[in-house]
Amino acid sequence: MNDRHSSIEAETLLESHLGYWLRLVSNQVSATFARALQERQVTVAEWVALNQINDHTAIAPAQLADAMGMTRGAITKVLDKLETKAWIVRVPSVSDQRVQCLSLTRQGRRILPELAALADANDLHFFAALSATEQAALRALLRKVATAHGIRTAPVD
Amino acid sequence: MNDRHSSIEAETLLESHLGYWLRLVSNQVSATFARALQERQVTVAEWVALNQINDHTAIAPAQLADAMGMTRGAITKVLDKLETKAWIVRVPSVSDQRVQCLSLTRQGRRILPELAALADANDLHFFAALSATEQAALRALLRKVATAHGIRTAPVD
DNA sequence: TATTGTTATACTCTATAACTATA
DNA sequence: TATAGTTATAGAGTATAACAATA
Repeated sequence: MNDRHSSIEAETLLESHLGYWLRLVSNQVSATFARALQERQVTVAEWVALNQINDHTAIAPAQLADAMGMTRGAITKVLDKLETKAWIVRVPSVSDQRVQCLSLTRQGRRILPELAALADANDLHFFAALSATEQAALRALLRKVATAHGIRTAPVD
Repeated sequence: MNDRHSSIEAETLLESHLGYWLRLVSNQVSATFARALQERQVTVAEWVALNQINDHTAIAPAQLADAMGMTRGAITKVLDKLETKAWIVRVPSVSDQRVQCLSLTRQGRRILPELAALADANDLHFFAALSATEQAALRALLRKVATAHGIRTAPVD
């Protein structure tokens, strides 16, 4: 049975697109998380960059830009903010002075789980409406689409 | 079995959040659709507004602003663009001259299905990786989250 | 010359709030 | 006075391209 037209309520042109539902829910979830981060003066871009640096120690800004789907100029500003907060340090590579090795400071490592707790809470809030099985199904479906299209970058918006 | 930790590949802190996967996929799907619209000099906000006006004839800008999760000032600019393209008209309400009744022009009604075709193509491109059953499941899960949280507005980003 | 990262500039989108006109 | 819509202004975030340092 095709869910697309079996509903009793008529579906609008927008609602007929899966991309619409994805954007509708995603934007709400992300916007709420962004507000939670904002209370700590942190942007989503900073949160993602902090994670990438944590996962790939000594990553360079150029690689980070690729990983986040942003330009180098934009990454510079994000790194400036993180450095001002003393959450990261930029150390010139010994093999090539042009390249910087990014790494978390002690403070950066301390703040990461605190911000992760906000992400946990956001997930809990929005997906509590789904059972554990449904959450796993949603995760698997999204992962399948991402894999099929080689989606790896996490554009901030 | 908990999918969250059963994977062989280690999951990063980011990947452990469902919100991350949602944003990852949604941003890619939306960004690709936005580029397709852009080739016709149309923004996502214009596409959504056009649909809302089509679905709710004689809707007023203030209502449209609520429906789209934008301020009235922002809606004015979107309507300016749509009016310049002669896709909509603003007619003062007979009962209250302050209120405007928005409606599509003949050209607006003609362009709508053309833009819908772009949305169809985008959906087809991204969700072809899923079977009809999986697509229906994804739709149902997203709809469930949206309903549980009373998500009705379609913020553009 | 080529590349890394930074900086300068401009652009888009948005919110806030002052403003105009109706009520 | 209050409300609908507009306009003026400012802010955030980004891309582009020129730039300095290093290779």
